[in-house]
Amino acid sequence: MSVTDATLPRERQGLILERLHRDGKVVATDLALEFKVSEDSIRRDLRDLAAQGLCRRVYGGALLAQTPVAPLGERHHERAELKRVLGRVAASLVGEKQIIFIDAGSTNTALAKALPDHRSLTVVTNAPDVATAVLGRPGFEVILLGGRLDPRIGGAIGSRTIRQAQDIRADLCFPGVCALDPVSGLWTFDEEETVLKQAMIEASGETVVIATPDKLVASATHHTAPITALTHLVVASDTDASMLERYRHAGVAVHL
Amino acid sequence: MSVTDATLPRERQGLILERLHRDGKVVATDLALEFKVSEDSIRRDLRDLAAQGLCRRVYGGALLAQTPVAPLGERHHERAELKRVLGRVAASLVGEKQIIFIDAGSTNTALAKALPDHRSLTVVTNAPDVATAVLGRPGFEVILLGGRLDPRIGGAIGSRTIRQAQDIRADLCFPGVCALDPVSGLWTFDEEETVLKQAMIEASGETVVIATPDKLVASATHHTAPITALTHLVVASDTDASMLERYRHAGVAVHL
DNA sequence: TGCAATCGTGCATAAACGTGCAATACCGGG
DNA sequence: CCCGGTATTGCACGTTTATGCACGATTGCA
Repeated sequence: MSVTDATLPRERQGLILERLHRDGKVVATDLALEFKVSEDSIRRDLRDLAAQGLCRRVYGGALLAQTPVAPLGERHHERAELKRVLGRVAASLVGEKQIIFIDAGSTNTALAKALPDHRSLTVVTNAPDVATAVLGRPGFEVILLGGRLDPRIGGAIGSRTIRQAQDIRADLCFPGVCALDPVSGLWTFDEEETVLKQAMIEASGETVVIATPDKLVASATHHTAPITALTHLVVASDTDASMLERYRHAGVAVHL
Repeated sequence: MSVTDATLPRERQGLILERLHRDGKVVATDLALEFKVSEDSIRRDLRDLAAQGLCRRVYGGALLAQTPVAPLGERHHERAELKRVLGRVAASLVGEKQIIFIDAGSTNTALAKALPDHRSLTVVTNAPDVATAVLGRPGFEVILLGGRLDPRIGGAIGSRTIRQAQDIRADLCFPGVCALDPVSGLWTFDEEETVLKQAMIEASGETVVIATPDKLVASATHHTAPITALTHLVVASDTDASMLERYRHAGVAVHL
């Protein structure tokens, strides 16, 4: 489109600050590569920013001027940490320029946060939290599925949502799931929710389920999809080996 | 097609502003090429716009006037505090069992947080942030408008969103606004955004605009609604009295 | 200590900038 | 119709800013 997609000097400094606040640190070499300028220019940028008190200059790059994040609560931290790890593993299954369905749920929100930038991904979701997690980050296009929001699941459900979902064709989908079984497949608690997940799965090439340990032993009321619909499963590394073998035997790629 | 497709100077400045709000930056060289004028003229335009506080002049072009990150806690906090107060005032205009449209925007997010519980309100919004602010609280039903999310606005826009909005009839609507004028009414920067706000206003009985001080002196490119469409205006208490009188004269109820 | 990466400084070059000036177009009054 | 004022524009000039490279000093790590 534009003749020059060159980055303005001051704009670059702003982007550096943005990266700094997101990652907590920046590396001079990486920045030089990313913005396609010499390391000297980056050094000058960092020096200016440090002079304004906006960052702390260190050998090799810069750090946040303030302490990045206070340590979170301990108990809640552990479950969140697990979801974060599972999310990161699941995120690695996503390729460049793919269209991905992300269902509502705290685990899927963690996945959304873990998705890499600059991959030209299109994220389709019925959950405001997921949308917020990726909105505004570079290389993301976000499509929101509307409808009535169910406070229990934190996402839109209902016929209107399903109709919108049917307009989409995706490469990958990440349905939230209430229970999982190596023989019968995916189970959910709610009728409307079930139909939406089914539409989601049908519209996608591959299906990935991220299962926290509790999902592997739970049971639910509505059958959502057979185990054959599942292509990838992401679970904690301390999961029972025989259980995993049963999933592999059903043709599911298991990731730890 | 007129024979002269020459762009008027002031018109050009408006178009530059539009591009600026669309892309977050403008490059002087590109603009000169696009409008077929010398870079000197572009520089003069940018200088004028910057003098009006509508953009931030930088070497090579211009950036959005908005502060990229909070330079100091005080200023940003003060603005947040102001929005919180304005939000609370606006929230008092909402009655029991009403259906209300809430547009995207940080001020409207503050409004959503300030809405009272247990009032059987139905909130219709195109913004994930607004949805999250009220989701799960007692006495709220939330309807999400889907569509492609615009990262600059923080909400869904486009024809799909508009179609969903047209299915709704609301008591009250809170359109976000880029600029406000006691004679001409509401102004916005983006075409698609304009159409959505128009649909929103038409579908609602009353229209409330929450205007932070900067909106009252700013100017924008797209006319969104006449002043007669406005029923309530919420502004800071230190706003110029003669300005408020002009709004009251136009039949707008002003709240401080 | 030795080595490689990183840093700061000085310098040359190119791009962008501001200013002054002249040319042109538009507008209202005589 | 003419004429002076104003606004806008492009050009020339000297100035400022940003950049990359070269060189030597410094830092971190083994």
